[in-house]
Amino acid sequence: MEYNFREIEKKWQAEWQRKGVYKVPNESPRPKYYVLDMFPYPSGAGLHVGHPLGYIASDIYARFKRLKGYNVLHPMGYDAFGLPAEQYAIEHGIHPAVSTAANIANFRSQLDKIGFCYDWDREVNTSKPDYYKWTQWIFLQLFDSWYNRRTQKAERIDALKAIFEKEGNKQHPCPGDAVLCFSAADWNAFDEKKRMDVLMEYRLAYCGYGEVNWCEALGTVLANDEVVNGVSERGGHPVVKKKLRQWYLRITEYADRLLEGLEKIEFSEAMKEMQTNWIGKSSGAEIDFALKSEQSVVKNLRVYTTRPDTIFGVDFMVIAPELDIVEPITSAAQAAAVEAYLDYVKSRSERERMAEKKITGVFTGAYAINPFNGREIPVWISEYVLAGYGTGAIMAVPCGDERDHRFARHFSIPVTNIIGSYYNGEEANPTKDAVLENSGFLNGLRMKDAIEVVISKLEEMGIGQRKTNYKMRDAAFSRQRYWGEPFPIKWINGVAYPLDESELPLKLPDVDSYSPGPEGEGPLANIKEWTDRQLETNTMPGYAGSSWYFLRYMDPHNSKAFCDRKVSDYWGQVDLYIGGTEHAVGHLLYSRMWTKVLFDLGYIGHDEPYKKLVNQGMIQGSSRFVYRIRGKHEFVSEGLKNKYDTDKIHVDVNIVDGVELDIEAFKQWRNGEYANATFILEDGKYICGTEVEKMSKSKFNTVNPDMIVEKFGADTFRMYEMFLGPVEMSKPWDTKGIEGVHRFIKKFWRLYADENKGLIVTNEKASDSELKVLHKTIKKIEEDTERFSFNTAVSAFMIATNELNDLKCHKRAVLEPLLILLTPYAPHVCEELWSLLGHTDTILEASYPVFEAKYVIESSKEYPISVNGKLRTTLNISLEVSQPEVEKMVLSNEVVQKWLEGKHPKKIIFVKGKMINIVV
RNA sequence: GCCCAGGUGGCGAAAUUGGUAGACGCACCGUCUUCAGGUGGCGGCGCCGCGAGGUGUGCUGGUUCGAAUCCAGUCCUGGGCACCA
Repeated sequence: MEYNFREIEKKWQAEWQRKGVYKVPNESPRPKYYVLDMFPYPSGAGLHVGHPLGYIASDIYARFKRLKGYNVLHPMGYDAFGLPAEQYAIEHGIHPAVSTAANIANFRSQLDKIGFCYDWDREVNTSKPDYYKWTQWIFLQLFDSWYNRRTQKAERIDALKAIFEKEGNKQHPCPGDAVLCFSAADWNAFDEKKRMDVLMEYRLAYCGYGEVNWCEALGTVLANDEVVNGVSERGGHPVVKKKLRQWYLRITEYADRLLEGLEKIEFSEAMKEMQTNWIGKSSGAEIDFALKSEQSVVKNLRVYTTRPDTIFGVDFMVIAPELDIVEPITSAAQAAAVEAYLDYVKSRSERERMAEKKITGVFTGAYAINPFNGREIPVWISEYVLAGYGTGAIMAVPCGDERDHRFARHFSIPVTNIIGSYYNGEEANPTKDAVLENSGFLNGLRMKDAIEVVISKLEEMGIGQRKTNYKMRDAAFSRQRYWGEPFPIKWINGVAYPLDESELPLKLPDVDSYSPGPEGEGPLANIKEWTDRQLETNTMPGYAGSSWYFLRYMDPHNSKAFCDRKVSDYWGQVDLYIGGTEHAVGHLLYSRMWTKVLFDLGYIGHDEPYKKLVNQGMIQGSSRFVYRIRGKHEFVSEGLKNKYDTDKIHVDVNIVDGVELDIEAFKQWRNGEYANATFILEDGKYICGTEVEKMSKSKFNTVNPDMIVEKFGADTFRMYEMFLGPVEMSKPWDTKGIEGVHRFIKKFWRLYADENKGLIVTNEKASDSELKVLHKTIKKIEEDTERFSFNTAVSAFMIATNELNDLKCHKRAVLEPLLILLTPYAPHVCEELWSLLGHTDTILEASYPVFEAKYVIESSKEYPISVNGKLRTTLNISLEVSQPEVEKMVLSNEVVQKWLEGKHPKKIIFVKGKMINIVV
């Protein structure tokens, strides 16, 4: 009886499906556990061996929890809306729904081969109307809500209207337009349009004009997290700032709660920090400086600072060039210079601005007055001050701020020192510990203490107040694209009205052309029937559907609600979420916000979607290179390449064995492009160069899991991916080492079955040493699985197998529990052996108290004894073993004291049960 | 520049609380089974040394009976943020 993995895996995958063993009920007496993978975007490239890493880890954990008696929700689906499918449609004229469906079918067949325990009845697809109906519905809830800062939660727009009717907006300053202020009488006098415009400034999903990241090549707007180094994350196209009508999510209102929420969820410190930095909370003060300018139209300059304590060290002011007040404050003498500078700023792309941080700027001719000593402070403009943060203006304190210092140096502005010896005249010192000098009423105060003093004084004088700022901006929520959820919004006389719930889903219409519509509008603007209905022509961004999919899995077929409240109360939070770090400031922030809104509105009972997040590392590709002699059709082996002038060419890793090139395969590669190539070998072999890079088709370093599964089986593949190293770590794929894991499974199989004799498991009573192996392994596997140390768990299986092999143990009493233990890791082979052992239920249905086992033996052993770390002698000591590895030595004080000639031991240390050290 | 994580054999790595460093696997070497290849079995395998022995977790110090692990400094690698006042 051989280990025929191909047959076994096919058979059991079919059997599991036939029996529906992965179906999960929404009601159960068992405790619940929710294990979730970040669902994939079904790209045309299919899966490579890097993709399933997290899926395998979550699958092992889900199966493990199931074995331990939990009702485990472990679903999978597709994040199916998105740019690549649309780009493909533009290029090939194929409807995105068609190419997406094909990609999904391909993904599914690849996933199925690996033997995951997903409940496929719960599959979601964000591009299906019965799914995006609810994405649209949630959007309408966002549209119909505002954030009440007093109660710190989202509330209905109707409640806000009622407040306005009674008292205007005094109690609820407008988040969208800080200066908007009206009384009840004003409100009641507003016409319909004005009222709707005002409400728009409060809505959690709102439409407004704003500077957006416009990508010409993609013809759409991108969110901040989709722009990397001034180019688009997808495709690397240039991105410019543009003012456009856009939809936004008012995520900034949730900044504090998103920050506080981090404290009660298990994310890695790195992940929490990324989110914290992205939110970028800082506290300080806004200060109004009186302004002295020729035209004196603008009387005040409001700046934001985190360091009001340095106010006596202000040597100049800087305002962002984009600010409206630049023109009115500019003096006649400086007008030309200012205009030239504004032209220069406009000419610079976002990219250039980021790439070369030149010190530039120009004096406006205006002066601000320091309220405490009446000093006249020159006002400059410079691009290093951002219009979008704070007030777009700063007070510059060169002795305490590095950027201000460089600026002062560059333009020869004299520096006032307010921190004495803390400032060396060479570089700024941002300390808060210095005792202030040259600082009027603050002299002699420590800077950190002065902050409060200044703010109180400013407030008293009515020229400043405490202020908190965030780096995070509201999230751009519209895309000028076709392949996304249409907004359930219609425009009547320039006012956005929500569609009625009964009109959902608003289905995405078919189009003839996927090219953009007029004036930065999406393809939907080209459809007459659509524009006739006055429907919004933008669509939602990729992260809309993924912001709530974890809820839909709970109740995927519900046509009455996005998810029944009873069901979401049962499943609650995702207990374990596995995925990459790349979504740190996108999906993981948006989905947290949506969850909080749904919680505030009473649709769900928890306000954080994920209890614990594990970030799996990336599996990198290990690229192989051949060296072609320039101008010839001849290739030289790696060790000899320096003797020639060569070009380094990527070669398919799949035709290289380790580093040795399969020359015949190479000749046939790429339709025989190199059929006539000649080779300069070393020791009769062609050796390739290697490099670790990102796994990608263009680098020919992708390894297809189908191929690995075909050659070694899914069980080997699963275990090998885990064996590579810790789940969280990035590591290069190396097919070579898989042999070791494959050997292990074959060896494991041979404990149960012999090639000629068939099943060789006996019903004999297990010996002490055999039981010790078993129980040691149970403990180790349980601990390792629980702490996601899957690589050491695999090692523990190998050790157990080797030890049982040495003991020639073929006893059911040992092998049957071991089988259960291995099931999460290698389900197919375990299922087959389980059935060979005569079980009629599947191993997944079996309940087996394997983790409750205990075992006690007693024995005695010779132990080395050392005193103060120095080896002295050996002693025969009796020991007790209860539970594997927990070895208690019986070593009485009298014995030791006698042996130490009456001295009392300070401490007796047992070193891994193998040595005893006595400290005196 | 700032923040975070990490540096252990030829390679992937282990060491859960400070306790025999290198488990487990790959590669390699020897050996047995075999006509042969593959499979499988046995043994070896940090470095220096024939050996006894010495030495060893990026580097320099420190704490400790005892440090890969804790502390200070330093170098390197990976990741994140980057004019956020």
